[in-house]
Amino acid sequence: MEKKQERMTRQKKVILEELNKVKNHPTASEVYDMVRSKLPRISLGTVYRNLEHLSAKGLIQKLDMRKGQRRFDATTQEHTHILCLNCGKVEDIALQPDQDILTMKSKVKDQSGYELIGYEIELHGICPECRSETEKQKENQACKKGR
Amino acid sequence: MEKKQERMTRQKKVILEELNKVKNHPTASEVYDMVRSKLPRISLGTVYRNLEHLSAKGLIQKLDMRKGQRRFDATTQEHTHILCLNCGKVEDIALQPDQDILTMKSKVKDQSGYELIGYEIELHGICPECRSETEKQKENQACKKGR
DNA sequence: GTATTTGCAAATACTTTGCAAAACC
DNA sequence: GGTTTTGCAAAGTATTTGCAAATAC
Repeated sequence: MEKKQERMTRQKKVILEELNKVKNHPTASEVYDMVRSKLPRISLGTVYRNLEHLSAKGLIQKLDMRKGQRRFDATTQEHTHILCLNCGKVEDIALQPDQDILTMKSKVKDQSGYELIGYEIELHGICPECRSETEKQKENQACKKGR
Repeated sequence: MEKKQERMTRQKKVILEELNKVKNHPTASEVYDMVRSKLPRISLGTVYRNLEHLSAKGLIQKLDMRKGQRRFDATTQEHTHILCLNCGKVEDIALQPDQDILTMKSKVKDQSGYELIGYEIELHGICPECRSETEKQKENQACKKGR
């Protein structure tokens, strides 16, 4: 009655297998599509539930730990934030770009009083494939000029 | 007819002002609440639209550049990703934690062919306030024991 | 056998959008 | 005055949840 015991169902197993096959980071509905070839009757809700369970057990990783909504900020310089996994609060963290991650982590711990659990670094850019596309578009626009 | 010209409306101005007043990173609906004290008839849709416009012009920052859905990943080790701002694709990036940000950026550029635009570092943890709460909860749970 | 998990569908949360009226320059 | 922007409401996505039937152990 105390602790409920997790069961390894067929659904959970297949989700994990499929996720292990791919090298990218599918969304829940992409996982749904992948899994349906094996289990045609699985529901999207089950996929969501199991992704949640698996990541709670540490068997998979959930990118974007952020809870809920997108956040906005009047300062456009700062790109380093600390997120409280309990209350969802987001605060700024000062970081010198010539500082390494380990140094940063220990500094933050000392200064902010946060208990640090992990981090996520997300680089933003344009992938090679899109770059060539974008260049094509620019050429097109240059031709049409002013729409 | 060619390029539409942005207008600085009262709504836009107030949103920017309110956002400048606070030190944290409010969500769209928190901004909505803040702004409504000044402009009681503003709509949430307008807030969304203007936050979008302001961030397109670089006047504010939109945290969480990720488009669309949450993503999942079978590898639980890797926490450094590169996101294509055009197609939304997310890939892994190798990073040694003893490497600084600048080094990382230039390495990535060379190796991946991405055009790098920016980055976002998100540290995950439990804030001081929540830590004390959590400790209280743990004590409570210890007393009640087994729910 | 019994507690957990499923599929389904409905509910919720967040964000975007169509449109006529209002505001901006 | 003509175009952009607004408020409103409805629609669109993404995710979560209630429940009876099915499944795992």
